[in-house]
Amino acid sequence: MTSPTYALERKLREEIRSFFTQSSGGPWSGDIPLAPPPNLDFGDLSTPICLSAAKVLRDRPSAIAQRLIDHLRAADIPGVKDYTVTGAGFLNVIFDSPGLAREVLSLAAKTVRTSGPGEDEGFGSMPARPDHAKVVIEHTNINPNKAAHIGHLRNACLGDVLVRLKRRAGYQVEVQNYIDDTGTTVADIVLGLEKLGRRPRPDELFDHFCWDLYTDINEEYTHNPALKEEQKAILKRIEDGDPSVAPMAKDIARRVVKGHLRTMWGLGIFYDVLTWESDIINMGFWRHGFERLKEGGSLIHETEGPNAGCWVVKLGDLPEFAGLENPDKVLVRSNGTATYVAKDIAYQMWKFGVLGKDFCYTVHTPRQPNGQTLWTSISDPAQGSPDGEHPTFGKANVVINVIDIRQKYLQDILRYSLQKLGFPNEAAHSIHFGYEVVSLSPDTARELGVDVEANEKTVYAMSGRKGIGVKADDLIWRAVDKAKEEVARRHPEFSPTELEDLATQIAVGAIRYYMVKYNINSLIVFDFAEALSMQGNTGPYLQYAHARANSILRKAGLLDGATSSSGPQAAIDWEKVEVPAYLEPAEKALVLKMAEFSKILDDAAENNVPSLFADYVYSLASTFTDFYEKVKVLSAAEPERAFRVALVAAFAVAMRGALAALGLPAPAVM
RNA sequence: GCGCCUGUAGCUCAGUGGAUAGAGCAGCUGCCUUCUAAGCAGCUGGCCGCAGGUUCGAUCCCUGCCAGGCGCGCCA
Repeated sequence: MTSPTYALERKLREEIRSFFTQSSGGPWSGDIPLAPPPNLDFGDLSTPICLSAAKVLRDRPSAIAQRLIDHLRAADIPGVKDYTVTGAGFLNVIFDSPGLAREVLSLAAKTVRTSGPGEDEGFGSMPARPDHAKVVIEHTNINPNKAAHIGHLRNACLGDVLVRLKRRAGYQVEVQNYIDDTGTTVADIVLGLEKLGRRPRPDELFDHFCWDLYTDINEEYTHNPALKEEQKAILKRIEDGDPSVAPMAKDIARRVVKGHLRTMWGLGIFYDVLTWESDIINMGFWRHGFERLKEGGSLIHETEGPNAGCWVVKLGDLPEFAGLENPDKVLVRSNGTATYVAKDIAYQMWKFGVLGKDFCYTVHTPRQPNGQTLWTSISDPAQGSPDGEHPTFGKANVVINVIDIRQKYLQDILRYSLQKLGFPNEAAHSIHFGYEVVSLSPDTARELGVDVEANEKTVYAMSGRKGIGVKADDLIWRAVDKAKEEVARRHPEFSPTELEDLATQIAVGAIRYYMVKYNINSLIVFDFAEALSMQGNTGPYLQYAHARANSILRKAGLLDGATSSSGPQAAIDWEKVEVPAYLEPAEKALVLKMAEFSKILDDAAENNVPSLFADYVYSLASTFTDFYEKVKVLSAAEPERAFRVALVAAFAVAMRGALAALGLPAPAVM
């Protein structure tokens, strides 16, 4: 990892630990907290370690701190200029800012020299991991019976940022999008088409058409209970492959998924493979898994009690399940059919490559907008890719399932069942990335026709059946419209194409950032005004900082075209830039902030915390904005001017990487 | 009933066993002949849900309580 401040902190901790080991006459364990002091006059980094050590060493904290300083000075840590003691005995570290500036510039140079993540170490791109660890990330997973809504958007945006972070952290990542095309959801649409005789308007998107149809047929169920019986009959006919409905159901699912892909591609979200529930069934994944699990001996065939005749996994001895009335989970019903969780276990085994069975595959989309091929599972080998060749899917070291928090219980059952049934390693590497759902604010609910005045709730749950929800496309369209107004005001000279293009980039930035900036434990109470905001802590603010930096570079003659942001920084001779002995506070702050880049990225990637990185990028942008306000670049005298131009260029490089890691477009002009 | 999550400024959210609890929005005051005002500066605004405990020190850790959300099928 290439974070100058991280390297410095590590060395500092090492030396502090060795000091206390010597002083206390024994190994010194325990964390050494390091954080910026409340007042930057004290120093750049501070630790209260001498306060907590006072009791053990039986000495005053300030006296300990003085001796610690002597030790640290002798160690001569690169990047450190000096130390101070303040307050009750806080030890503060003063950085060698010019030295760190030098390192930040050379990081920028490395970033510019390499073309992408995983090749060399620059801002936020680490070399491929030596163990070649493969991470499978499953996200999006929208039922193929209606258009994507803002809840799916949170899932896809979070999943996609995880993908980007993991890739930058050096992992090999495979993105899977699981599609549940079986069950009642698609049957509802078939029934809706047959019973309600509805057809899409010529200009209507098919997935949007299904959104309304799904609502309407669910409304019909409440008036006409007999229809529920017909739903079951349709489902049976689909499952039996009845030629009068089965192909139609398949076609519906295919067309709706096409709609979902259209929406996600527009946001810069791409996949490696689509996996279909129907293929899992057709390929006999569960039958296969069943045989493997029976070998383990922990799958029990009950002969008496409430679960008589079922195959169950017993989870009662695990603390997580201790309080349940019945901690035994049925995997095979007494009638011989597999439960949903059973299929899920088999599917998870496939992801790890321990099922002993694979799908057949064919190309779904030769070139997604990012140029990558999208594959899809199929169950008929005859329809596979002509040469039979396809990439290796699954066989992961780590599996991350991006699924909302309501599924926590089921994901726990999945993981612990794997553990119990003979796959403890796979269980340990199964991660449920569970995030809170998206609900609606009263204002937004009212706009969607909910009778808000009838009650006083502050949060309104979405409901696909009732048609209460915000379609992802509707949000995107509104964001683009709003961005267009603003762009048109600022750039009346733009052609319609340029206008559309820039507004779309800004809209995507606003929506994606809105979806990932929150901690995953917090419910997003969706509000149009907030989601469409482009001021303050928003995506466009981040993009704007980048655009302003590019503007300076353009005027410094380092950018060719008006909107290009590619390759110009190569013109800077990074290594030869003269770094002043004294840095302005705003310059120093920017240097320190950039120096942390890889440390935060690594932390966010390893611990799966997108919001941590989003937060950092916001602070990176606002630190630059502060620099922009306080320090003149182009009108500065040499050699300061050259240094500042280089610093701005380094920021532009870092910010482009940061935006890319979040999946936000990085326009050079706004 | 049991379990999980959440309670921080009017609103939406950061935050950490340590020094004066931070942003954004909203409100009020200013700043565009000066590298893009999608910006910046300032003001107003906090029993960090409540009560105990641990600690030299608690918004943070522990216990209890209150409030809200979610989950607990031989459904998917």
